[in-house]
Amino acid sequence: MTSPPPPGRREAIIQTATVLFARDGYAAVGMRSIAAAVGIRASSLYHHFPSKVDLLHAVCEVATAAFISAQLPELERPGSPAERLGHVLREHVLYFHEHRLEETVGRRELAALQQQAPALFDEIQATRRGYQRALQDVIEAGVAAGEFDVEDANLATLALLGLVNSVNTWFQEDGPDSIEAVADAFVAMGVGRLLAGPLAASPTVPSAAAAAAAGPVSRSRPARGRGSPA
Amino acid sequence: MTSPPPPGRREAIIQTATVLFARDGYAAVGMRSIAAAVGIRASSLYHHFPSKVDLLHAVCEVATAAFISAQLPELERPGSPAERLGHVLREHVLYFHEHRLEETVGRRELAALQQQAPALFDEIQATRRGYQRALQDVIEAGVAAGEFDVEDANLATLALLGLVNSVNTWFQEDGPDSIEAVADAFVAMGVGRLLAGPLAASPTVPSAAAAAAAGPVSRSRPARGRGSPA
DNA sequence: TCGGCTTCCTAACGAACGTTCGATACCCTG
DNA sequence: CAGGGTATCGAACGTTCGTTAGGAAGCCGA
Repeated sequence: MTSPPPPGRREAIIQTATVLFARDGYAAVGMRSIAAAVGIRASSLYHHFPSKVDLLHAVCEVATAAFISAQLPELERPGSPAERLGHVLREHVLYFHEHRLEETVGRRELAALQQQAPALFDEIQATRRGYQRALQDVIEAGVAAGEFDVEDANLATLALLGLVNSVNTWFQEDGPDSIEAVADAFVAMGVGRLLAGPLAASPTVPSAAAAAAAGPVSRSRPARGRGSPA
Repeated sequence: MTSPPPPGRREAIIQTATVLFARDGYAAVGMRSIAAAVGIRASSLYHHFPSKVDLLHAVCEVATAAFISAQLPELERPGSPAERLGHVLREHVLYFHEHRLEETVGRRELAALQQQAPALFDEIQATRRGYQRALQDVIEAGVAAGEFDVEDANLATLALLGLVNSVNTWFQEDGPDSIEAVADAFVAMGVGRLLAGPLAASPTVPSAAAAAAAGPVSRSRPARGRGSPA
């Protein structure tokens, strides 16, 4: 009765669960719903994951690992701190948009994982902190190089992450701007202005941010409105 | 058996539900848990709210109304656009911290409300958009007055909201800075730098942001680390 | 004192929950 | 062709879910 051996059943389950968790929330999605969307029965899920919370962990772990392994190499590129930071933050925005379902789960349901499986949560949290730490290192390098004027590198890192992470809460595909244009604009605001303060004139913030700022951002004043955070 | 007439039963239920929803999520909290925390039985809840989703709506509505009625008057104060914007954003950060449980629910569970009761969701969403619109008006006034150098006021508004809203995701009471210091720092970064670009020298960004920037922000480099977003 | 209103109760409804069990069909190795 | 492993199934477990029904206790105005 089981005609095909599973090509990537485990991965298919994770992918399906990601979509459902992102849409309805972890607690509101039943094992039977996930199984039905995959095309099997609920009991069969337990041959791939020992429990529901382990499935959530797998979803979060895969999402985190994919993000980190995509982003960290971008920080190793050559260039000034401002160029490297601008580049990685631009990729950050684009990645968060492309994988917005995974990141929605990773954000909204990490609390559930923390309560129900603290060990699994800590492991994921440590990975994310590594990324934050790497960003802060680049900022501090930029300060040392005179490119940035930052009082508190840790606060500046958190501000930048707040900036780029917020895009997913309001961006809509059919809005006035492409995600690339938004990414460019946010990098220009974050790196070109927030980090390089009024003290730094244009020459000290070179190509990356400058090019982004000159990019195709909302040429004609957009038709009002992109959605709302609060 | 019911000794006291309820002094503010309805309000007590909303408050209790807020705490539980914020901690465990709407879907993971049962009516029996809420009732037990209030000190009554689950069926008694239905004399105050017709259903669970109406209770969620009440939580979100009260939280939204309180936030808006606290913040909008702050925008009516006298002063330059930069002063008014800096002040309201500072209060925004402080309010979000003080009422972080309500805002957690308002943020995390608004999606659940949207799916299960679109009409109630729209009503709340409209209120929040009014706040965003009011912020954008002040930014545009600042551009007209030459205080701000902003390409796209809508994008700048969203960037500022992303900035201030993100504080709640990592701030911890026992961290290196007080919430007031963080609010000052974020206002300085957001208004003093992000909006007032490299073109604007110090004189065009007057007292509010400047005073905030000079505020007591992390005098001795903080002992590394405040938590992690992603 | 009476009747109604409000508030809470106990009890129960059917449905859905996460999970376990034992059996069955397929596949690969010997 | 035998045998073990893998993946799935149907059925059922005890529990919890949101919600409803009907009744009892207190209050208040008539």
